Amino acid sequence: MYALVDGNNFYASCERVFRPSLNGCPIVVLSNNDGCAIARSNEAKALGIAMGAPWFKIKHLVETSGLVALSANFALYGDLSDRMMSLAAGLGPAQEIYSIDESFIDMTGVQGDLVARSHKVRRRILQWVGIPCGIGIGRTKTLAKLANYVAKTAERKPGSYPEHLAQVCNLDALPPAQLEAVLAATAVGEVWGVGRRISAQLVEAGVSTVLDLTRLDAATVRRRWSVVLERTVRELQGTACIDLAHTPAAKQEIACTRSFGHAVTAQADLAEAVTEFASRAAQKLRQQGSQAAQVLCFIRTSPFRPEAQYSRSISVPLRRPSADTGVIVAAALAGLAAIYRPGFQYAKAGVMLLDLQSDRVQQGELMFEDEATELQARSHLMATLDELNLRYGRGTVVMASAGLAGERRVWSMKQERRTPGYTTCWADMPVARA
DNA sequence: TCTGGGGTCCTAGGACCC
DNA sequence: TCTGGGGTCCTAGGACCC
Repeated sequence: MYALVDGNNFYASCERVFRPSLNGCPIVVLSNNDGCAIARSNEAKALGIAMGAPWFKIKHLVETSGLVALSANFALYGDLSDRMMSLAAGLGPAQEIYSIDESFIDMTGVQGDLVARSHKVRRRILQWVGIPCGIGIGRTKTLAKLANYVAKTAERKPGSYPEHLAQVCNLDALPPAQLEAVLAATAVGEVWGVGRRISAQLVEAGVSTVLDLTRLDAATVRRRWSVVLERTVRELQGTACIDLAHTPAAKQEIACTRSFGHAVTAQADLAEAVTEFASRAAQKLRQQGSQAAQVLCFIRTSPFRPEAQYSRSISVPLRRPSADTGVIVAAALAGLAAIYRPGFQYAKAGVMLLDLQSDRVQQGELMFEDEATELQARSHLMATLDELNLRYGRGTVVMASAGLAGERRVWSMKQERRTPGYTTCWADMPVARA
């Protein structure tokens, strides 16, 4: 038995924790560069704001409907997420943190009333962290996801599902007739693993509800669609095909990419951005104990703009797998020099690290002694770099090609509505007054 | 003026091997 | 009339997730 605990409208709820005056207000949280809406409170959803709606298209709602828009504050969300996760873990013996706002809990062997236990944990998260969440329970991860959807929807849209399924829903505890009614009332596109494309194909084939999908023959689904969808169908039928991931797997690729606050044309400015992205990526790489054998660098103009378009990427193989910021930045800059063309309005760039492997595995090679010594020294240098940036804050020690701190960089991100780092920055600590 | 960032898995097809 | 059989590795592209 699995439970899925999922924070409601997570980013929007995080913003409300320290600004209770936002309760009841329509809120959206904006992506980097204040580009588009990536989280919406229920009130904002009710205004008809779609996920991913461009900010300039919904801006007018500030005047007409009291919409509040905030720049994404990922330091805050990450910290509140950690707190929520540690409480959610109390539901059962094992937890998989699936995303910033969701975790699966293995409830195998948990005695007693699972629904009552879930309500208790839910109340605790609400009281101790301030985040409302929904909890879904089912025999497989896909069913737990579905139950979670029912729990949230029953709360948000009264009348959509039986009232007692709001907030916490255990599909496994429903009498067969009630379960069928719930499955029949849910669109097939709400199933975990069924996206827009497959959903359209299923509806076309007359499979429009979750009940219809559950009743399909798994082998037929495999033949007509894919092994991926077959797994989904089997999971809906109660056969677990997707295990709980007990330990987070090391990433196979690490990326750092950003859209710019303003269009960039000069190679020097792109080089600053690419240096920063490569440095961040290298740091993430060291954090998970990996080395990269290839560095990919890309630049592109904005597909939304009418000007001439240009988009290119290049993959630069490294002499030997490395996690050295200097080596990775140099490769990324060499890549940039190879693909850069003047005369374009660049909107985005990025660095990806590929062919990752553990840093504890070293390919043996013949090497001069001073070269080996140098590699050793560089590795210590990287450890020191990470330590300094951890202790004194990100960006304390950087590669010089990233540009000088304090100078306004033309490419830096736009974040005009950012809330304080209430729980992650001493200077931003909230003050309570009597 | 203005449209995010970071991932995973699966399949098909080509190149190549014996 | 009519060109084997069996396999691996790599890449691009599609689909999905939050």
